Amino acid sequence: MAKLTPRSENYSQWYNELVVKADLAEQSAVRGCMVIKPYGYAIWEKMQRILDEKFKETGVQNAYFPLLIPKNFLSREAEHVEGFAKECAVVTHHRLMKDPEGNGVVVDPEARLEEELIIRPTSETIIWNTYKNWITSWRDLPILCNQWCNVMRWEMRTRLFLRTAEFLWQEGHTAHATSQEAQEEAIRMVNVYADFARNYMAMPVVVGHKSPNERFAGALDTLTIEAMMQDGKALQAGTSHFLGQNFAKAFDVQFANKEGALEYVWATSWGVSTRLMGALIMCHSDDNGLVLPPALAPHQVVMVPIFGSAEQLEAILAKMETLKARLAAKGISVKIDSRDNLRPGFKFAEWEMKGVPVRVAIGGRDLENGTVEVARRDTLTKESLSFEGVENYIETLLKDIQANIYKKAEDFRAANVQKVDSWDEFKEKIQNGGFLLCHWDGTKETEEKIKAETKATIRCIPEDSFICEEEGKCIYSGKPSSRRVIFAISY
RNA sequence: CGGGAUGUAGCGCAGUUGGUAGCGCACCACGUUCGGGACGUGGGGGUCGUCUGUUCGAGUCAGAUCAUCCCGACCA
Repeated sequence: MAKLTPRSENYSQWYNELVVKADLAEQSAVRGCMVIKPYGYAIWEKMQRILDEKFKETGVQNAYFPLLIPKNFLSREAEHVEGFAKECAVVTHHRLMKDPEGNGVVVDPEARLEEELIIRPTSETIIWNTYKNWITSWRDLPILCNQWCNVMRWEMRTRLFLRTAEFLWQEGHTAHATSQEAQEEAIRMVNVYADFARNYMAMPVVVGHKSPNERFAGALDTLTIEAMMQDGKALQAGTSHFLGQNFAKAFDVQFANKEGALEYVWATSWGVSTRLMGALIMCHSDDNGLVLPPALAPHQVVMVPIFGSAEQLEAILAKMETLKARLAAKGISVKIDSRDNLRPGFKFAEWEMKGVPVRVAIGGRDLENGTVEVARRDTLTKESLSFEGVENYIETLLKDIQANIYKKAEDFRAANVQKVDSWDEFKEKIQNGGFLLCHWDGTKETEEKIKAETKATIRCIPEDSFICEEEGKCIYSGKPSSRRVIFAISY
């Protein structure tokens, strides 16, 4: 891999190369779609498992809704259709036939659908059409469903994990009797995401509200977790929307309240996608490849034997199996790389590329001395330790690494957040990346003009960090403002 | 859809004024190696994106077409 620092001009190229070389994913033959390889999928599965558990702790249940959505469903909610219409894949026929002219198969013109079906770009519409049948009384509420699925958005330009035409995600859709309850749900879930990002992905995020311009199509409020990548750009890593009664009205979902009066249901939706994989890569990787947080690494420890003869290998593998069992007892996952056609140096480099947090090497010297070599991926340092009891050391080391890469990312972010109060300064500094905390007059017009001139958008109005409530003047219009918001150039 | 580039072995590339296709990596076999991306010897693999034309002859020239990538517009 070309030696490229994360902040170099070729960051994009570096990223693509890393995704492929770390064996996470590759471009598929289908336009804009990606193949997630087993190693990449193992990380995604781990993310899924952890998130799923957290959802269930809040009372959410999993369900599944159809891939195809009748076209008219999408047009029920005006803003929603506006937001997604331009990027939908449409199913128009249900049959193929042999080409009469002999060129393989063609679409059978007789099999045209009366109403076209849309491949879901998101499932609000089909789900609310279904919820209509589930809800009649206040006793039916709340409904808290989540689905793990794929969705498709016909993006003009795609990037592995960050923006692909098809992506995997979870989408939660909840129905509530009151506005307040729905808003609390949206807040609860964005905090689940923030907790996951911080404590598992080791990625610092800011929780905040989206400005009206950046809101989800059809939402009254969108909460977001925003992360900073190593090139200083912002990445929206997850969102949670308060949908008000928009979808209930569009799909006529009413319930009888305790007084017997009919009311429209209040809704939320929330989701995170395989984009989290992109965030994970861009947040921690270095010139030697991926750096995985121990909490998400498919193998937390990889063991590499260094051997000359088959007998020596056997002796080393026996020791490794012993250590593996001791680590497994602590819930630590271990991979023993016993391939005999590759040299140790090659394996070291390969596992570093794949981001395995801890590497253990045992060779002839170690057999004699009763030692092992332990190397950590985040700092690329290694040391020789006594074999006996090393499992305790490794257990602690994994926790250290988890904490250390979080701190590293947090320090990086801290170094790239600043308050800016003049427009000239803003224009200059925004090009270097990072978050700029600025006053904004709260209008759509100002936000759009800033975007047009600098490509920067309001990433969020921060709610749990970088809160800065103070009087000031809008950076662009000079009008009064009571708090700062975060501007950045984003993915 | 605008602007730029590229299609030759699994991957990365070379191929001169047109003469019948090569290099590195990877792969297979054997041997020597093995504490930071090993080396030797031998071997397998290509209708040069597609179509049409020019020519005795096209990877090379011309036209068309398809595809991919990068920079924008769109977006999680």
